[in-house]
Amino acid sequence: MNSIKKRWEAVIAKALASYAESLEINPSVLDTVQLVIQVPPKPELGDFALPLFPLAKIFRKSPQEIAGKIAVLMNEMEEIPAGAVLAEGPYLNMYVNLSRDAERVCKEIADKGSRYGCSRSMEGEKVMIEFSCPNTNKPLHLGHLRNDSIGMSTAAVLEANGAVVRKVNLINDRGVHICKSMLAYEKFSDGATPQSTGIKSDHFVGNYYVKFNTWAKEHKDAEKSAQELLVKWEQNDEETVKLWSLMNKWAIDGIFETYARTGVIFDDIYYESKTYTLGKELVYRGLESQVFYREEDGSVWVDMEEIGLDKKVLLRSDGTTLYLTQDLGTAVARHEDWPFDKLIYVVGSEQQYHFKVLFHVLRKLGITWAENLYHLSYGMVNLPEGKMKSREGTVVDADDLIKTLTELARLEIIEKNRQDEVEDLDGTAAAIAQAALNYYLLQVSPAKDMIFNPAESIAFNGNTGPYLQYMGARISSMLRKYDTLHDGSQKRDSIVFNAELLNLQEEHQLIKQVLLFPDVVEQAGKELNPTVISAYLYELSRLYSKYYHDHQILRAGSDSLTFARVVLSEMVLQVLKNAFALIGIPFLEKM
RNA sequence: GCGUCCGUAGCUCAGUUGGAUAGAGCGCCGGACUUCGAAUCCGUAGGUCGCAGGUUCGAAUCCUGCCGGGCGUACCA
Repeated sequence: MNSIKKRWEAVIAKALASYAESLEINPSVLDTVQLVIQVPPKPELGDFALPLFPLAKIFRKSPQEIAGKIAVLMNEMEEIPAGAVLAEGPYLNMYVNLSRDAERVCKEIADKGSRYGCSRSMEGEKVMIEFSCPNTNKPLHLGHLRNDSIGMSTAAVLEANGAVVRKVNLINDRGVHICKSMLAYEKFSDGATPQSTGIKSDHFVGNYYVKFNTWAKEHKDAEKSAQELLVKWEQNDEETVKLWSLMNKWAIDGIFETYARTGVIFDDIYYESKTYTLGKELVYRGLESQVFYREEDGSVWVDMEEIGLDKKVLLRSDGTTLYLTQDLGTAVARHEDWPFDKLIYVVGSEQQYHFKVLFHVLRKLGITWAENLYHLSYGMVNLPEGKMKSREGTVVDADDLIKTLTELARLEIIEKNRQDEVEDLDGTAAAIAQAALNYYLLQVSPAKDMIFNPAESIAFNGNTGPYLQYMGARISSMLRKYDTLHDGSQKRDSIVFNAELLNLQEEHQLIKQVLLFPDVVEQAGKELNPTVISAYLYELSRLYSKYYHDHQILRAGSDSLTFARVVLSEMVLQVLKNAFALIGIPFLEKM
């Protein structure tokens, strides 16, 4: 699409220059204005448009008059691409004939398949992306699901733009909060295990974290006991470490079961328990070089006055580390393991301050690549009923939600009486649930808080993941039918795809949309924003839906027209698949 | 208080980086299946883009100030 735009730009520039000359104006003044070719608000107004307001001053003519003159000039030019130019008010509107581009992109799609849409805009760039980062004291919740969706999708988008991407997780497996569930287990478990109780292991651990909090309400020294346990842990106390290992394994195993359900995978996993000591060393190093200072009680601090912030603790008076300390160590460990050009942290907006401090402290330590760290911040997920509050038990558990969505999908398949057709009922239901979840979460710009409405997400009509899957399934079904009716593979050799036949307005728009896909992938990468893909995908589906509804494809009237429409449908299907892969929507042949 | 993000239709969200009459979905009301999957499609109604200034030929978009909200501002993570 871009290349078409560029060809038009060149012609426009030439026409403007010759117009300037005819008015005895030096064409170089045209360089001073930025002309942006845009897409008109309505398809009837053409494919591209150029507003001429900025030129009014230069030419001392009204935009309307300029439009008229330029249109005439352009239409007379030999190098004009297939199409026509019309002056409409102060706008220059271009109507493009896309049939040659359609034939070109058809070959390209056949050639590249699942790689169609990929760009080279980030070729070779090494990007590490951190996301998810669960605590090992409780199971994943809805907030993690948004985090995972953004992380997985952003990684896929970067890869599609040629970057070498390494997805990493950081397991938050140490700290005072972990000690709390350990303490409660020691007190209340009576030796119970996930196996003995039949409870999913991360939920099992989470239950003790809840127990600690209720218990702590009536026991003032509870917090202190947890802190003491942390000191024991950092001193490598054998019993403490043993319990810690046991409970962590339970938590992590359970959490990874959930990842398997949502399709979340990592290239590498870091553990804070392994990197925190490096963090400690870094702090000592900073102490020596006097970028940090020690208080009388032994705690270590950094003063951030130079960036307009307050003072911050890096090591507690009892010598134990904090979240920030660990993150210092993790960052350095990562850069040693895999020297990245860029490290993206997908972490909630509530931690903006944390990252400001983290990046600043790393710079203070003289780490040059600190400039290449980026906090991809996203907003909170709320429910239609209001905020999620762990104290009130209104946090949406990830496993529960997935289970609910899957069950709703299963019932819907049965309701539609399609269980025989889909063959794998449970697998299909799970795939639909995943589509519902990822698409809903990736519709809202990351920066914004959002409201997650489970019922709405799984709805089968409207702007939802399942709707998109349905589009893919219908096209697939139709193409299967074409193949059985016409013995498609044989037909393919004897009929030539003639895009000239596709002259319906809907076909024109569909071709345009297909041509646009690589630009969209590039934009999503540049902005680190997967929602760009979602919006594009819905528009493509909507266009095709209407087309499919209003026009016969398999019985288009002639073999060659049918074939042309089938080829267009195949192109749309391939783009659907490719876009699905970028935002975590499983493709289904049948549903 | 300070920092930061946000405020668009009844609800949930887009808005191509400053351009044409601000768009979708849901919900409401009304239409379309002897036709490739109706899990669909089409139409009607619904807006002071939080408010007030400013910059500009032109502002939902940029600037300033208010109002309203979220999140930070821990020897929590």
